[in-house]
Amino acid sequence: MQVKLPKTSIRADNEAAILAAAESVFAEVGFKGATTSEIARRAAVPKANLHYYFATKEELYRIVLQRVLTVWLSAASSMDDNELPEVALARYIGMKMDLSRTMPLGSQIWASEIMRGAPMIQDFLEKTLKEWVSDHEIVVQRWINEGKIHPVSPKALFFMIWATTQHYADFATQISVLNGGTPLSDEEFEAARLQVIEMIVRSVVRSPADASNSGLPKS
Amino acid sequence: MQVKLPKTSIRADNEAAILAAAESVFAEVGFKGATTSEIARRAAVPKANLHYYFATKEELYRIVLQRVLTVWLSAASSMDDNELPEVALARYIGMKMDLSRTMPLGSQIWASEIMRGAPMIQDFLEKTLKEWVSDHEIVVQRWINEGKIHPVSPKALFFMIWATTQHYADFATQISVLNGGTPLSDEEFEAARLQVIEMIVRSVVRSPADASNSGLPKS
DNA sequence: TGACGACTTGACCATTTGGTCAATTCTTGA
DNA sequence: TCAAGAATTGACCAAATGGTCAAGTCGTCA
Repeated sequence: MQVKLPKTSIRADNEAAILAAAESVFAEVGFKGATTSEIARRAAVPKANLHYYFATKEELYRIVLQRVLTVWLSAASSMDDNELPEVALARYIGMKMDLSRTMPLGSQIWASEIMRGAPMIQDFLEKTLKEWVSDHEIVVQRWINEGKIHPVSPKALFFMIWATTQHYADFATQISVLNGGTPLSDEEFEAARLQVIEMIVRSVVRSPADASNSGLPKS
Repeated sequence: MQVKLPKTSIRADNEAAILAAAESVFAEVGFKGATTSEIARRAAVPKANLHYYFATKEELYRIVLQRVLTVWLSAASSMDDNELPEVALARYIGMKMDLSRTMPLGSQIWASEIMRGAPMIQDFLEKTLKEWVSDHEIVVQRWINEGKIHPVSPKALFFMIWATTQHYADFATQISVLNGGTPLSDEEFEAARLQVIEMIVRSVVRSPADASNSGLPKS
């Protein structure tokens, strides 16, 4: 239950190495496809040692999943009310893009968990996520009522944001290929980030005066 | 090589049943996670019979993948030039939404193939997909030059379209939960389809006159 | 320094895996 | 009708799998 406190640094180090290895393997081949020996190999420990720290593959998976949810949730908390929609949306989308950049494996694990029917996070979906959605639907609805954004289905907007931002994590391989065989550089990613923000904001914000930065007045 | 001609209807029937079962299993647990016995079970044939029709799991996977690519490509061909961007985009996005509705498993298989590094479709990505992208980047660029749409990165636009439309296939479980526990009805999906088209079109199209259908003049 | 718990690991095990095979039962066309 | 090919399938196999265990080594604290 309690998994904090420095512990011996040996334990901490090994657990960290194993969890990192597990994250990458689960991200690549999903829960069923992952093997404890491959995880052990990548963590550079004997398989028996892995089972010393994590009794079963399922426990390991559960912990990896837990961490993903934790980080994601803390970032997703933003998108506050009483800000201009373009500001709140830009911040939220930007954060999600950052997550895709810094924690792509988490996004991938989430995706495969959903694709296999989310057997392990049913609770999370039905409580935390559902709650987040209803809370923020209200915010979006208020923006609509105040005439600040076009009347759109809040859920459809959330889906577009999630899908587009997570695409940069989940489909990194495909993006690499289309980028000439190399992953996006920091500059390229930053450009994509701005582009995504700009497009999504424009997709909902009501704007005679364009939402773009370089506001040259229309002809 | 040739996989047409009626063959005996026995062969055709069995192959179809096995391929359908394979599609659903691969979609759920990916290539590595799939087992031939589970596929055989869902196809209601003994495992030995499955191997009579498809020698190896890899061959079966390859064929399933092939069919996904074929269907997807034929639908993706649209988005012609010399149409208004809002028309061409709307048709393309609409088609992709329809694909997500009618062939969600294909989308999911594609996603897991990409996530594990696309070892089996490297060729397809580097030839066919890359070509499609460069061809259509030109179209988008022309729209930009003609002042019909905002200056956006064509690739970022494609990614947003792919991500958002495929989200309705890949994350159907999550969408179900947020929809109250039941999958989207035909009406709900149709509404989502229109919503997605509307948002994405608005995200790029330059429009003093709003792109929405119900053209009530702005106040 | 020594004892005790934390850590390590090779060998092992039952089960599952992808795949084979030979014996058998259909189907079908001449 | 009957022979030849097509289809079926239970039994089987070697390899890989998740997991165990006992015999050790190491770290640390009194």
